[in-house]
Amino acid sequence: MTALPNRDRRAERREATRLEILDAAWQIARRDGLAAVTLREVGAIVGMRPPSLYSHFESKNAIYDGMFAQAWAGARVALSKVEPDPKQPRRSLLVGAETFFDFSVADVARYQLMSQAVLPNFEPSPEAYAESQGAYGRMVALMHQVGVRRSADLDLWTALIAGAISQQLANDFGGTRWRQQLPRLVDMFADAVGLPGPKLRRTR
Amino acid sequence: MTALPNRDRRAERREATRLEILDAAWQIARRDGLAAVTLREVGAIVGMRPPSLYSHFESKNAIYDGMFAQAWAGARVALSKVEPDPKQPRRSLLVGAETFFDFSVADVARYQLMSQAVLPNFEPSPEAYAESQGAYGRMVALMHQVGVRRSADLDLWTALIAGAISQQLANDFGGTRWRQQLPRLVDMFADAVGLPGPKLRRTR
DNA sequence: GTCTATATTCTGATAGAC
DNA sequence: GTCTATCAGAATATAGAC
Repeated sequence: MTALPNRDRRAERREATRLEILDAAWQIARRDGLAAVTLREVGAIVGMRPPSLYSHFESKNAIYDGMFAQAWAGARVALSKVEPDPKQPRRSLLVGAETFFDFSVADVARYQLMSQAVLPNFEPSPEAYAESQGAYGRMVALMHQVGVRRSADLDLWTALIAGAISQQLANDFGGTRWRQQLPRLVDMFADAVGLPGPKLRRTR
Repeated sequence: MTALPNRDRRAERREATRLEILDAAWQIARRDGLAAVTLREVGAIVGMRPPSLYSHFESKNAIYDGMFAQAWAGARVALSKVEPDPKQPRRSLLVGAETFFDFSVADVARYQLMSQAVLPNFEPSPEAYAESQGAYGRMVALMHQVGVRRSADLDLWTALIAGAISQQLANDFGGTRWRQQLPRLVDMFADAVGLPGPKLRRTR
């Protein structure tokens, strides 16, 4: 009787290569934009000829798909680190907002892949889309714990955060002009949905 | 003595061709995305061989530049039609918000060119950038007339509108899920900056 | 101002040897 | 699983005739 090994070294190696390829694609995307990712350059970075990449991804869009899933998985992890305190709903909202804001502006290409349709031919697979839903679910859970439950209120919240991020990236890239408005946005939102607690900032 | 003609028919014809080319580029951008615009296809639409386009635009980016200027000129015109009533500041803000929101979601490609960096190699010329500043100036003038003057308040306002547009395009394309939140956004904003007037919507 | 011809380079993807 | 060879095509841009 031969004991089966409890680790599949071949599968591990394969997965490591997949991650290397995705990492190379991220490098290019961060440097020259999402659309600049080419199999040629990905291959050059990982030390492969372009056709060899097809042993690991069935198409270029499959690479984008893997990146999409990674991006939202990262957002979910970041949001999971936020520990809301129901006794301090406004503080908790601010921490959640800052967490997602900082995660987003840290990598424009990643944010564009996650939330903007900059790649006309790309649509996430069901598996990748599920990752985005997982991250959204984390955010919803966080909001529930501080007392925000109505879906219209959640929509309002996502719009506030998306707007701050969008403006920061478009009109003050690398700065803090909109990031520093987050406490005010949280107060506005908290007042609008009836959350208790002291204001984070003085009124005017 | 020979009277000079008071119309330069040649210049008019030239300008008309320029507009035809830009129009063709818009058609492609709307159908397949901004990055899908190629000289080949633009030429096919206007009935020219690709090299002939260089008689009217010095490069492909010059075409994007013309589109950028047109887009912001259109936004300025749309905003100019808004007539704010200082006695009804909230109503006025709502009309302004709806105007820019509708203009934006009516053409995703146009919005991406105006406000998102989806073309890595494109940067607007000073002339085109001035168009965007003109539209922003119209918005600022509108806000001034209803009593919003602090620059931090203007930043807050642009973030709210950008957020609603961004979410509408990303998560409910073609729908009204975020558009119908505009009255609430206006109330939130008006309360935060101390504008008088009755709420547009009941509180909850 | 438009054309033909061409330069140069790049693209994603497939076939088949090793 | 990686390679070479290749496909089939597209890209922007320039030169020079008409």
